[in-house]
Amino acid sequence: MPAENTQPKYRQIADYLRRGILDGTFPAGQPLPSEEALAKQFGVTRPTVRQGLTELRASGLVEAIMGRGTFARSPHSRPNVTRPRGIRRGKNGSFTEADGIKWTEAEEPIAVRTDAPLALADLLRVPPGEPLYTYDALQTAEPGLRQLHRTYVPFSILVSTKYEEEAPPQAPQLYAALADLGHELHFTEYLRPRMPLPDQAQALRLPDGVPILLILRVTLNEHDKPLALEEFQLPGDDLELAYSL
Amino acid sequence: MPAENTQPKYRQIADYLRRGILDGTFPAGQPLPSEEALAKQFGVTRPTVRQGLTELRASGLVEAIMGRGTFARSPHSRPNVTRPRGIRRGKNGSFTEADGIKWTEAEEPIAVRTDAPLALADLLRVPPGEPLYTYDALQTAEPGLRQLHRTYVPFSILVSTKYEEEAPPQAPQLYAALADLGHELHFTEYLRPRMPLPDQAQALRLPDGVPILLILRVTLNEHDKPLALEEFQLPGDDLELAYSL
DNA sequence: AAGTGGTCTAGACCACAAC
DNA sequence: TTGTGGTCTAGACCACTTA
Repeated sequence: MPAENTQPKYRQIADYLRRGILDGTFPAGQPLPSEEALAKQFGVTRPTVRQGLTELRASGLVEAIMGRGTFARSPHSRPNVTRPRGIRRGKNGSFTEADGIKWTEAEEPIAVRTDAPLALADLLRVPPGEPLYTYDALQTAEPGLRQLHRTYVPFSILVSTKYEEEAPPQAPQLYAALADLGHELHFTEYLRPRMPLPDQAQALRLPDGVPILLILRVTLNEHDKPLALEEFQLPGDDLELAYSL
Repeated sequence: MPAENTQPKYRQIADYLRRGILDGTFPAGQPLPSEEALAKQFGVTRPTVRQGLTELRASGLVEAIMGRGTFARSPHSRPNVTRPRGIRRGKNGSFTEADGIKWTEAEEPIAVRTDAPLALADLLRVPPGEPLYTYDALQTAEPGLRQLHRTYVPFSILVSTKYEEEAPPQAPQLYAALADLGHELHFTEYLRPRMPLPDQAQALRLPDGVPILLILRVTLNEHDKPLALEEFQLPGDDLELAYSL
């Protein structure tokens, strides 16, 4: 007697399509059968088919395009871009990113003063609520790269420096500015994946089912005192990071 | 005249609940109103409410528990565990992970010989199809940590060594074994986020909407020749990685 | 027993894209 | 005009949890 198939119908449909996508029956970029066709093929109604497709969409295996069809994606191949993470110091005291990407601001960045939330206060080793200089940017670069970049500098770091009145520059010039204040810099990055909120998905132009990579970079001086914190939100598709150990 | 609300109803419901979760109206761990209650509140039918909840589940903001309710999650707080990435060399030639975690195998690991797929052949700088010694493990550690760990070593690296007959050990003993063969080791890690496949989600006990962090660690010798490759799949919640630049 | 989420039907009408 | 996916109704019945 064969094992009973207790799987719900929508999951059987999802499994069938997932297998087809992974084994090449439905190649990346090609349309899947229409919802109507699948409903007929499996003897179910369209909402049931759509429930299966919703599952595939949430896992990034499939992208539905209004009026055109549902297309297989290829979230398991190596990405197009590798970004080596690191900071190099030039002879003239300048700092550059190891990946050499030239970013431009997609929109007018927003500079404000915020109060340190708990999670950031922890990393910056300042009391919660401490005022932070905050700089918020949506950056773009060729070919089609995007990232959200937020910079936090505690006012206590800037006090009795020329940046008490004048806004400090954005990284990497920020590093040179901090070095000019007499600090020896080093950096630690904390990272984790996360699903985007709707506004983040929109800003980064992410389809459904694509996670983001959240990076918190802390700039420290020679006494391991945190001087600044940057938050990067990177699209999880089409991109990988490289670190040397 | 107010701007017309063109948002679909299910998205209005999702937005209402998301706002509530992010601003603390629905605290993490607490149940949301039942689907029935939301349907009544918004004047829609249950399938419409469920469509909104499905969206929140896919983004990891909410977890439904059968028979009990739908509960808010807190995917935006700092995780419980920080794993510093790095490899330290002991005086006696041993290697240890910087995070100091002691892993145990949750199931009997599987050792097989596979042919290098394109993506791995690229990183190992061997021809596609080259035979690889492969070791597949599901590892656990206190408190409740889990990771998938796969090790690949090209047979061409092992030829005319004692590991031609005998299986090479798993990392970190693998590194000592490679060092014993006369190599000076260094390491590069490539990483990206991804949504799990169903079997991965099950092995790592991930709820819906939680991405995984995929790490490819390449072990290289002093001539930058790749010797081995490890693939780590880590749960994206409750964990962050730390790298020093 | 009552309340919760899970699955499914059988439609309807709409918005968008391609021909 | 036709075919596609997007939204929504108004139910039904089931499986699971808690009391």
